Amino acid sequence: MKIAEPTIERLVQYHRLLERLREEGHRVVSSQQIGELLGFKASQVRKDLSYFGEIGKRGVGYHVERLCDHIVQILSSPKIWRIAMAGIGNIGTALLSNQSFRSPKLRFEALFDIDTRKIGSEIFGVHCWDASEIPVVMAERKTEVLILAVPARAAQSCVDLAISSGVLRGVLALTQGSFVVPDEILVVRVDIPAELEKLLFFLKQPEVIPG
Amino acid sequence: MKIAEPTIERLVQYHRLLERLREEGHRVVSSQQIGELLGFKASQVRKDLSYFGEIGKRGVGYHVERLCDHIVQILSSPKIWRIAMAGIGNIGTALLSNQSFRSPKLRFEALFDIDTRKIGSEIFGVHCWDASEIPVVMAERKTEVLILAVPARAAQSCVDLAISSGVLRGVLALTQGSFVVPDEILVVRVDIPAELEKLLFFLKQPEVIPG
DNA sequence: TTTTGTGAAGTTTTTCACAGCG
DNA sequence: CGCTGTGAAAAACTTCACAAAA
Repeated sequence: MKIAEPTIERLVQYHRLLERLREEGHRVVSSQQIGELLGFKASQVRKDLSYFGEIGKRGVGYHVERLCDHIVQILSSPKIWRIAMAGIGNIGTALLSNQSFRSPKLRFEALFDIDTRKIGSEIFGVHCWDASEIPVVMAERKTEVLILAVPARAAQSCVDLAISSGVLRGVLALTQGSFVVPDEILVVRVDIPAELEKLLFFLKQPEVIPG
Repeated sequence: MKIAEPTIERLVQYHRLLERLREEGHRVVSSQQIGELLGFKASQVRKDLSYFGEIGKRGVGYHVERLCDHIVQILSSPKIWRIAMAGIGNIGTALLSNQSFRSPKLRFEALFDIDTRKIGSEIFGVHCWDASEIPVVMAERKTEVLILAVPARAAQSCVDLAISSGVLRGVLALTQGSFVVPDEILVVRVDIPAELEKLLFFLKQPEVIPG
């Protein structure tokens, strides 16, 4: 079945919330409560969860532990993802040190930069190569995923190198630079300055309050 | 007129692209070209731009400089935004050092943390206070915007402090923690680990390739 | 001829409203 | 009775297709 992109995004949020509720000792939770805690409508929560089978109990709600495990099933894949990161600046480093990225499901295989002080060193236990080595090292290590945290003007050339490795399948782009990829490469963009601009735009328009 | 959220997000991208094209000496650009460079359909580009008046020339395209200035008009507000940031860890520091945040339109008025080594110091030229001072300092400095980069479990209490200042209008949330706010507070969330999970979900499903 | 601007059509996503089950 | 699961309706967003302008 076809699952919508926004649903998957919310599923990650449900997962986090359920882990918290589990730790706090909650046994059951209603779609109403989930919605209030995360800022979604209860009907939205129910619709999202219903895509994956009947998991709740009518008249009662959802069993926290069961639902949590169920969502893990949906989101996780059996394989361990081999990941490369290009651009080990402030943002790259911040991510590497982030708890969420230290998961057994993710294996950082290689870092790339053009700063000679970083090249050859180990950063958070991962070796850093010169960016020109991207095709060889990514191919060797079969890293299907690239996290791109390079300056805007380096984005396209970096992606081109990664594509030429022949193993790239997805890119998480934290760079502000735009770039073109073949259709079969999946790209997810995260653009923090753009999100701030969006927030400020809607703040200056007192009448327009989106979703 | 009502402008959609996705349109504003793309407007920021158009703006960046146009600045690049301007620097590179391009005089005109078509919706087709913009679309190819940013990965949108040409009709999408035209529709977005048409919301703000007839700015292109039929048979020719858009005058790069004129369009760029026009978009700046739409996005920018006459005021300078007073911004506070809570949680001066790796991500917070990465943002403060980011070029996009060093704009004359943005004024970082205050930083907040609970680390005694940071409290009382100046970080990138901005004073850091103890998080308990959020209500007083934000009120004093009339900071309408809060960038929230604290650990998940501190998110709600931090936001509550900011709301109690009485001046908060919008939050850019980089934290993974969820929190509840009154309707009149605008929240934009950026969740990098969630975006990575989404990417991996769609990568494991070879048949489902979203938008 | 080329490319915009835009109603109308199409698609996706959210919300409603209520049947159905515990 | 309370809360889920879900078709159907509504809203939001994107794409089409073509008239109109340069």
